[in-house]
Amino acid sequence: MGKREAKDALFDGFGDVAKALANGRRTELIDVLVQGERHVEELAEEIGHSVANTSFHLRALAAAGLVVTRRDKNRVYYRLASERVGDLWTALRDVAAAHHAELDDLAAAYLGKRDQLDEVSRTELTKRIAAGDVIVVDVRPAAEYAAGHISGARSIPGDRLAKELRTLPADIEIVAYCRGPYCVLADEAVRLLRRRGHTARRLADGFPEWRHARLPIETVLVAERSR
Amino acid sequence: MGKREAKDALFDGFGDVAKALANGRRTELIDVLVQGERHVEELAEEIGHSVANTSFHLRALAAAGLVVTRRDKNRVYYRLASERVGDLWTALRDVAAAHHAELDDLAAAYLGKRDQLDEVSRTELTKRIAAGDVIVVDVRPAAEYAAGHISGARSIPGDRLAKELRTLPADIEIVAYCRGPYCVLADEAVRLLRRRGHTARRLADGFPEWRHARLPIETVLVAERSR
DNA sequence: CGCCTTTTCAAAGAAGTCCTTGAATAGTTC
DNA sequence: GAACTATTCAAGGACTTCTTTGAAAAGGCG
Repeated sequence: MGKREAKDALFDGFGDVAKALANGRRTELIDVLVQGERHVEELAEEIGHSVANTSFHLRALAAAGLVVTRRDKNRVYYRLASERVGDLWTALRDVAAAHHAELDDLAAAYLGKRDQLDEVSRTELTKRIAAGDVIVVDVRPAAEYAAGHISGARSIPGDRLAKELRTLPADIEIVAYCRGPYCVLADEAVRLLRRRGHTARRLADGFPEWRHARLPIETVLVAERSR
Repeated sequence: MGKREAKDALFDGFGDVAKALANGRRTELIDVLVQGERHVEELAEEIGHSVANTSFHLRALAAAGLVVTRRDKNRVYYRLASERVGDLWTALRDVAAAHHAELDDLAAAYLGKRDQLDEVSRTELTKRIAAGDVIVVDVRPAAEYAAGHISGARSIPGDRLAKELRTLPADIEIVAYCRGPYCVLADEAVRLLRRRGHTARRLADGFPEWRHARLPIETVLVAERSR
């Protein structure tokens, strides 16, 4: 093989990995998998497509080395191949957001209008937690909270928030967080809390970014999960 | 627009940015542009394709917001839209290398066999520079050296190395570096230096990684360049 | 074993990508 | 303005991608 052919093949290889991310359904899948492993049917539900098509896209991601599988009974669980894949996803998302103003409009259409003032940065939240004058609420599904969450956060999945509202004190600010900057759960929680008279804001991004910044996290004990 | 449509459109947008990188010729272009801006004809030469096809790929990168242009006389210069794009490229390259063993074989076919022992890490080089027992040689073209290089490095473009060999002391180790881990220039320089009796190794990656790590760099004065 | 659930595969049509060729455009220089 | 240079555009044909549909495979459970 000549040098030119070898170089072309090498860079084609890099291109093939990008090709795995070059589809909206596959970026949605990666965005879900950053939160932890899922089986095919759950993922199909998340992206709103058939199981067959979801499996097709997952095979493409696996062929590119971005995800790996684990079988448990007759379910197949997919997860990211490594933390690096999450970093790649973050880099892609940030470049897209930085250079495409129109994505902000799409995000607004999906997430609803989001006031900059409603957001708390990671650094601000770190200080507020240290000062102890804030309640941090994780509004993701319980399984994601169990797999890892911000230290000291309380788990109240979005669909249970209305019921558990009265267990939250009215005189302390509440900060809600979820899967990341393009996740609606925290926005919905903040809107509900405000309607009920609470002071509430959302964390600007989500748990994966918090973990990536090496800020304090906790995991629910494995012993508790496997029971 | 419904929520599902808006979410799909948003993630399609992320996918479109990945699509811009989903081609071997375009990844080669990005890899060159990380070193600094180039005009179309130079880029066509680098990737070994026609000017028309190179222009076609550059338009695709520009449409995705990854590169921007500048006109000077009747040349059009392309450069990365921001440093973030370089980070995205690095993340993609690293994920591909981490999860695809066969890329190592392709890299070996392109670069020639590279012994792990021949490489110096950034941290090791930093120490050796501080100790002053090493000569650092930048073997990239002069224009790239001028645009930015490792502090204290000497510029000897690959094609001039043979001539300038005798100006290098024989009793001090030489560390050569170039564009990055997938660049042949430093490998070729090390092989030549060793054949002539020098002790020589290459920096494991290249200048962009050094800069990204915020290690000391220098630029040739603008006044000198514009003369 | 037979039947169930879950996942993967295969075929097919519509749509999109890549490279080549040749022409059009934009800007410079004389 | 004419001649020139550098870049972009348009049309084409070979090839690949995406989704749907229906069937096949792999493993668990009564």
